[in-house]
Amino acid sequence: MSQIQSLRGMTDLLPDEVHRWNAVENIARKQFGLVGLKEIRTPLLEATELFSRSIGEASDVVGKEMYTFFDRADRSCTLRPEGTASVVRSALQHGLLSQGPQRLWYLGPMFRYERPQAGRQRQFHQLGVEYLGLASSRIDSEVISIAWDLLLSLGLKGLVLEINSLGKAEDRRNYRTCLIEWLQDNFEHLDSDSQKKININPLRILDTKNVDTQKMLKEAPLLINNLCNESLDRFEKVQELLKALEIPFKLNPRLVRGLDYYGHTAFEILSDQLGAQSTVCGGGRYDSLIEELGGADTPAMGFAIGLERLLLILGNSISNDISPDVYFVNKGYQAETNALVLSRKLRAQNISIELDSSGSAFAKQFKRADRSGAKWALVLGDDEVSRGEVFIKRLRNSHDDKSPKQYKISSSDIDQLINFLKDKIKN
RNA sequence: GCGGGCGUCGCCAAGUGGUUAAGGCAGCGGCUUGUGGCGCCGCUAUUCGGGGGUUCGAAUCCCCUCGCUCGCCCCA
Repeated sequence: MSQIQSLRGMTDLLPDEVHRWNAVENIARKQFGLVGLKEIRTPLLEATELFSRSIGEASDVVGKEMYTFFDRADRSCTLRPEGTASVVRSALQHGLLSQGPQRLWYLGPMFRYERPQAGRQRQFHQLGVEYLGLASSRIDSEVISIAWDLLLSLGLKGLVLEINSLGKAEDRRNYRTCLIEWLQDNFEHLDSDSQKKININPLRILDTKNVDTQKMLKEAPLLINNLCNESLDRFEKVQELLKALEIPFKLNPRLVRGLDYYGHTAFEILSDQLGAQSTVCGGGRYDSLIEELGGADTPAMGFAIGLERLLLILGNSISNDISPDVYFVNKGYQAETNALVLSRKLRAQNISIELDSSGSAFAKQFKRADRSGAKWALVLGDDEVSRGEVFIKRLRNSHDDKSPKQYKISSSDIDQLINFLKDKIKN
């Protein structure tokens, strides 16, 4: 087939689904408005170094999944694989943090070069929240509650919130040494993938999907037993607050987030309806990232929701009604001109109109009017023009509706027509 | 990067070596020179993702290739 197609993993959002996306975005905007978050938009393309420094060279995202290329000036550029690094970069670049803590949200496409599968595309969309400059454990629970409440307000059910604490950098270093030791003692029982990861990224072995490895890992030392008292206290406090908020959660001592910048609270929200890619939302605290990117030592916490996965769970349970208020049936030389002019006047009054421009038989136009979902049809033909009228017909009547089915209004009295339609559309 | 499944009209599909490639939905036209949601009639793939091969003959068999899909790795 020589027909040009979209690139692998880059999907079109066709008109029939875009309205579902809009519905989600509208609800998210409203929810975030309630919390007083401010939206930020950053470029899709960034200097490669931003991601290699923030996400971590050893991570798969940087190691093998980035869309990286050289521009005409030989600068290494990368299509953003996630949003946090860009938001932090932007905040630092524009001195946002010197104006106090920032509570931000963003929405947009991200890019990762992977084999597409259910709930995973190469261009995908994330909705994220970042709290910059706020250290309290109350922030951890607030951020988690924002994610949780957004998903609830979208009507999602069967979600599970899992949390863990990754502690301080020092806790992780101690644990790493102790884990590597244990893994090496049990080397021959590990699957080959896990064997390879021992020295590169041993913590990641913890959330392997290999069943046998999972079983034996039950004996492995746990990160939580290697946390210092301060880290432990902090984690306890977060749990207390989640209980106060009545948000159910599950402790998952093997939850390790994939990006290097996370510490202390880490969380994921999972759905049982997603197949292999069950994480809808992931986030956590990243107190060292801002400093690593050249800012002052500043605490931060955030999360990202995968919109494709979200829409997958939502199915058709959400949508915006995209039907026009009125479908304009019109036929005949003068009538077609008048209909065009009249449509424009009505649209200026915020009445949405789909104007039929096919010139086909009235029967056909009514068929289309019916399918458009409009509740009212405006009809203009030679007869109406000669009588100086506009014919209005109600479509899709319910059985118990006894109000008249059709009306005639003088075409010279635009105001009457406008008021009539506005009144009808409201109901 | 590695495995499994699949690829026939815009969509859903029948067809597994033999004359003109079912059917449904959608679209267009008509029955009804001007009134929808139902019904009926007609039209819409020289071609089966692409390329090569086997054969008198291929959508059907073989090879290569491209794409989709599910899973692994990893993540949202």
